[in-house]
Amino acid sequence: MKKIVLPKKEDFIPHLAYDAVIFGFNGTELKIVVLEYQKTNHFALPGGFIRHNQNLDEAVYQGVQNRTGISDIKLEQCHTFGHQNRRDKKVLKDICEVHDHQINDDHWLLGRFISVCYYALINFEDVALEPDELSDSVGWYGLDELPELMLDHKEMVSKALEVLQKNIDEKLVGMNLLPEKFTMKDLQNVYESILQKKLVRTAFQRKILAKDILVRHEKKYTGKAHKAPYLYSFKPV
Amino acid sequence: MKKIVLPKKEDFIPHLAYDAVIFGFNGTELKIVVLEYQKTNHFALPGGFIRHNQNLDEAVYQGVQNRTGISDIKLEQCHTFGHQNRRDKKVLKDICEVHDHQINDDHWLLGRFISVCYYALINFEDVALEPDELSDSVGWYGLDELPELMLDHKEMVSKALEVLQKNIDEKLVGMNLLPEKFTMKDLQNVYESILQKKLVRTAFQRKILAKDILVRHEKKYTGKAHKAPYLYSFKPV
DNA sequence: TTCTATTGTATCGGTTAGATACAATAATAC
DNA sequence: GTATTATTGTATCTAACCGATACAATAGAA
Repeated sequence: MKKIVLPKKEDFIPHLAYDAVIFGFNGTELKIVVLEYQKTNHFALPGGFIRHNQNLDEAVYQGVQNRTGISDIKLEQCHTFGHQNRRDKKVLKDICEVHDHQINDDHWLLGRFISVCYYALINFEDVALEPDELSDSVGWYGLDELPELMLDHKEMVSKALEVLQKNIDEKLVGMNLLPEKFTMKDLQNVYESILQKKLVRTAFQRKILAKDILVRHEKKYTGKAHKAPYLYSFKPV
Repeated sequence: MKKIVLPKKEDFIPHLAYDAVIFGFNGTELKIVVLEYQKTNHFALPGGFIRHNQNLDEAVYQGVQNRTGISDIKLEQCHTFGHQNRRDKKVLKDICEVHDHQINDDHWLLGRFISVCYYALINFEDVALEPDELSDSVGWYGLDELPELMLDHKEMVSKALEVLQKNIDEKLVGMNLLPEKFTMKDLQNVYESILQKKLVRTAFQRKILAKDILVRHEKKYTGKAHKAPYLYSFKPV
C-alpha cells in the first residue's frame, strides 16, 4: 500500500475541520457524495482542515475539489458541529494502519474536532468523481441507501437537507441539479426529491410558470406513446 | 486599574471563538447587548472561547452568562465567520494596556480567530445586565444606534437578524421577547421591529388569532381615551 | 353630551393552491 | 386508417389567505 503523507499539524488550524454534503440528482433520485477510505470499510463525507492562511470558505472549496475532483460549485454553510465527543480514534488509526503508518495516541488528528458543515448542489452529469489518495472510492449514494458514516456525518446530511428544503423556493435549486434543458416533470422530480413528498402536478406547473423564470424550447420526443413535453431552460440572469 | 488574568492558551481551543447577538425588546424597539471594554472605547458583542472539555453550545451558554449576567436563554447558531483577516491586534493590545498587561506580538489572542455566531431572544424586563471584569459596561443598543463594533461583529448582527426574520413565523418569537401578558399591539410591534417594516393591523390580528396560540385575558386600561385592548398570553405547551 | 383615538370584527377583491376536468397528442395495437 | 393509451398543458371550481376598507364599540377627555 502506498505510503501517504499525513497533514502536518503546523499547517492547519488545530481542532477545526469542515465537511461537505454534495447533493446531485440523477434524474430520479437525490444523491450525495460519500468517500470510502481504502480497505477500512469506513465511509465519510468529504472533509478536511483549514490552513492558517486560508479563508474558511476557500478551504472548503479547495478541499472538496481535491478530495472529489468536483470544481465550480457554490458551497453554502449550514451548521457547525461542536460536540465534545466529535473524535474517532479508531477510524483514523485504521486508515493509518492500512497505509502502513505509525500514529501516536496523542497525534493531533486523533483529538477533538469542531466541524463546519457546508452543502452544495451540482449537476450529476458534468461531474467526474475522482478519489484522492486516501480514498478507495468516491461515489453517489441515495439518501435511503447511505452506508454507516463516520461520527455525526449522518446528522450533517439531515441538517443540510433541512436547510435545502427551507431555501428551495428562493434558491432556484433546479438550476444546479439539472442539465441545460429539462422538462417540467424533471423539475418536479427535483422538488419532490428534496422535499421528500409528492407535489400536485398541475399546481406545480402553474406555480413555476408564474415565476417567469423559464424559457420554453422545442418538444422532447421520448418515443413514449403520449404527448411530448416541452423542454425548458432557466432564463439567463 | 485592576490587573486581569488573560485566558490561558492551554485551556482553550486555539483560533476558535464564539460571539452572541442577544436580542431584547423594550416595548417599542429591538435592541441588542453590546459590551464596552474599559477605557478603550472599543465595543463588541459578548464573545469568548471554547474550552477543550466543553461542548460548543455549552461554551456559548456559559460564556454569555459570565460576560453579561444573562442566564436561562435559548441560543441558536446562525453562522460561522472564518475570514483570514478576522483578527484585530490593536483592540486586544489596547485592552491589555489599560489593564497594565504586557502582551507579545505572537500571543495566541492576537492570532486569527474563526468565530461561531449565535443569537438569542430574551425578555428585556427580567434581565439585569452585569458586566464582567473586562468590560466597562454592558448595555442595550438599538439596531440603528449601534456603536462601531470590533471586527465583523456588525455583519454578525445583520446575519442574526436575517435568520431571525426568516424564522419569525415558526419560532413564536414573541414568547421570549414579551412579558407574560401583552396586547396585540405589543406583539405587532415585536414583529415590525424584527421585520423592519409596517404590518397591516387588521390582517396581523386575524393571522395571529387564526394560529390559535394565544389565550385572551382581561382588558388593559391604559388611561388613554380609546377602547381598551385585550391582554393575551401564549398558550402553554 | 360630544369628540377622539384605538380596537375588534366583518366584508370585498385579488392571489394562490388543491382538486377536478378535459382537450391535445405521440406512439402503439389492431 | 382507426382505436387505444399514457402523459401533458390548460382551464375551472373552491377554499384559504392577505390587503384594503368599513364600521361599530369604547375609554377617556373636552
